[in-house]
Amino acid sequence: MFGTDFEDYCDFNDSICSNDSGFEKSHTDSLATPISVTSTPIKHDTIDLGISMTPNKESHVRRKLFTDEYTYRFPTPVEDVKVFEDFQPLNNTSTPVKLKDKKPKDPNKPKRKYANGKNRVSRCKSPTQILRIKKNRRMKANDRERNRMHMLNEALDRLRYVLPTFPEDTKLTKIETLRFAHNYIFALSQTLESLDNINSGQLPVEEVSFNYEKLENYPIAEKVNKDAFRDIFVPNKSDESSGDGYRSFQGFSKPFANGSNFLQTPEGVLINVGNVTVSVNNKGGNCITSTTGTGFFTHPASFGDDMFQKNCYNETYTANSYNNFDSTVQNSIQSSKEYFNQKNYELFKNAFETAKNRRSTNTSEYTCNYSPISNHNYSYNDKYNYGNEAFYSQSNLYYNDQRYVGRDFYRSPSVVNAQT
DNA sequence: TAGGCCATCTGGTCCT
DNA sequence: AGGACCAGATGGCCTA
Repeated sequence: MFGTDFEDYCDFNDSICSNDSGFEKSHTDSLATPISVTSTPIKHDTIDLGISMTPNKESHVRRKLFTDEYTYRFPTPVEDVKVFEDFQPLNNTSTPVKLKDKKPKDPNKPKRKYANGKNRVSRCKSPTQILRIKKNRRMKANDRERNRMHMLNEALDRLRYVLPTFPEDTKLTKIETLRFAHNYIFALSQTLESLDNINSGQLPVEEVSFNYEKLENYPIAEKVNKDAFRDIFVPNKSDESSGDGYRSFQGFSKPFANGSNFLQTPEGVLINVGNVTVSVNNKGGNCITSTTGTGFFTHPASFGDDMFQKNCYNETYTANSYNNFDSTVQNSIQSSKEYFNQKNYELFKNAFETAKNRRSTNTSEYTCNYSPISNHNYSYNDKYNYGNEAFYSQSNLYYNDQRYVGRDFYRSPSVVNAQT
């Protein structure tokens, strides 16, 4: 089969005949690489031997992260930083694992002596042998490097996994993933901070909204500093509704085909804001799509049967649910024109919490996550008491993770469905 | 077809 | 010596 001698692939004394001789596929696609990611044939000699260490690449459309065939479920919940730190990739690399319980050397054991009086016989190696040794070392190094990059890609997939993107979105590239993650974390933290300012009275809730003109100047794929974010989220009150039910937008940079940044469709409107497209659906759904990801807020009426959840939205939203708010807050909640308010804060927070909790639950729990909404009137003060996921189903805001419909996930955990 | 993205190979460097 | 890490080179795949 090999058409050559065993020694061609085995050093004389060393470990090249060990686990990582190069014949074994060291990286099994065990984690976030459900299908082969290999696009380049491996060059070393295993190809010649008819052995490919890398599976054939299946047709894979880039930027399709959560495709139907992508049914892999991450086995290791990333519950918190500690857990994530504890995560160890499967030991399928070529790197030999050092045993912790190393046998202590017996001091009484005599050292081995060789014929010439030295501790070890130095054997002459022919140029051919040296070549083979070098070749094997190179193969081992390649194998390690491959594994290293695979683990790096797995980490990136884990990162994509917690970012809010739709399955129909194209898969984020590596650099997009990192940039998006940076801004996503920043946005979430700033959202929390803004709400704290609202609660403490430092910031009137009616003055908290997006300044889209400023947002234009800070593309979401780029780094946004804290001051810039505050500019966006805490504008002055000059940005008022146009009176036609839609907020007034100006200064957009990426016009639609009609030359405008504002596009009326039978289902609603689309607005371009720099790298971000905001769609407002007549039925109440709002979708924010950027070049690096999508956040989705939609009305239950806009859901299709394929989401198995129509009948979950049978409770009418009432501002009364926020019975601990003062009238100003309640008014703002009822205002569909408010983009950043208590309710949206809840969306962000619950999306975040849901994502976290999803990761810490097992598969079976994903199959039944559409519990009916109760009439529980929770107070705002309850919002930090999220002890478990069941709490969400008692909220008059309904959150779920569409990725976990059935046995396979379809949606990213931070995609939020909410009554609006 | 050009360009972007990616996986892999490769040699160098640093560290144990 | 060998492993980890890095960056450059290369070639394949995909899309506009």
